[in-house]
Amino acid sequence: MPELPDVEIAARALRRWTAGARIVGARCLDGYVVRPTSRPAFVRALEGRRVLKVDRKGKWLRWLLSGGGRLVSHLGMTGEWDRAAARAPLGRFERVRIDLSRGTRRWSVRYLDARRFGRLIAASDDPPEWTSLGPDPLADGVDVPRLSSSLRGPRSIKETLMDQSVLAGVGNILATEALWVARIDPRSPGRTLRPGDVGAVARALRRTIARELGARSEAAPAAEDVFFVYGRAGAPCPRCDVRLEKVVLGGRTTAYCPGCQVLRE
DNA sequence: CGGCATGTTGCGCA
DNA sequence: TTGCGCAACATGCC
Repeated sequence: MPELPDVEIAARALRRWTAGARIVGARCLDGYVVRPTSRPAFVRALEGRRVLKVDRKGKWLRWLLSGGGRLVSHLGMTGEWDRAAARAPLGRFERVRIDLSRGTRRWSVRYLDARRFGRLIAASDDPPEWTSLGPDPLADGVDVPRLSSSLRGPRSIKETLMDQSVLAGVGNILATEALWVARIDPRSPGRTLRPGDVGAVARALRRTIARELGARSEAAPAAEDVFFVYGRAGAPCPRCDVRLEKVVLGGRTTAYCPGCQVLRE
């Protein structure tokens, strides 16, 4: 599920589900996904606090709690938040449950995660996972001069875009799609990009994020139909009909079109 | 059964 | 010392 657009959708839902609420109980069903790993300590850091706001940077979510507390969450590959009735039966893959109240209303918000690559960090300060993130392309925009300075090395443009300290939230799908939109071969070393290329990448990222966000916010979660090239190696390029190829970059499968994505060298 | 998966970290080696 | 590639993490699904 989770790249920037998915996490943005999760943030919007969490805002609705937690606005003005107090955490009246918390339950950790799996110490593996939480920090501190001691379940009682994790629960104690949350209970009794009010949820002041939920924000997002890249693929990370942050609940700001009264008293300076924080719950910082990453969805990994398969994490998700949902809302449930108070005392709902345990969900499949449920790892953490947070019981909320506002006035006489009671309900729960649950963290579910099959694969358990996600993390929930309860802390009194922003953890390094949060502070080390670069700017968020949706919230902060893409700063072309800053991005250019991150592209001075031999590392491929695609690996650079996926570096969370360069741009927070760009994952394998976004990087793959945006480079196709920008007509740039993902293998191109960053330092070979022309001045205009970086601007094209910035615009392509914005368009791709907006497009995926639009596809998800409507109730139809047919997210896969939205991709131009991700997961489509072997199929014809939707722009020029040349057969899409795949290559592994930074350990991740990357689809691209050898016909219309220019390789800079 | 084998292969692949939207993410991150950490280790071994050059 | 730095940087890179790759395995590992744990599980579901096709």
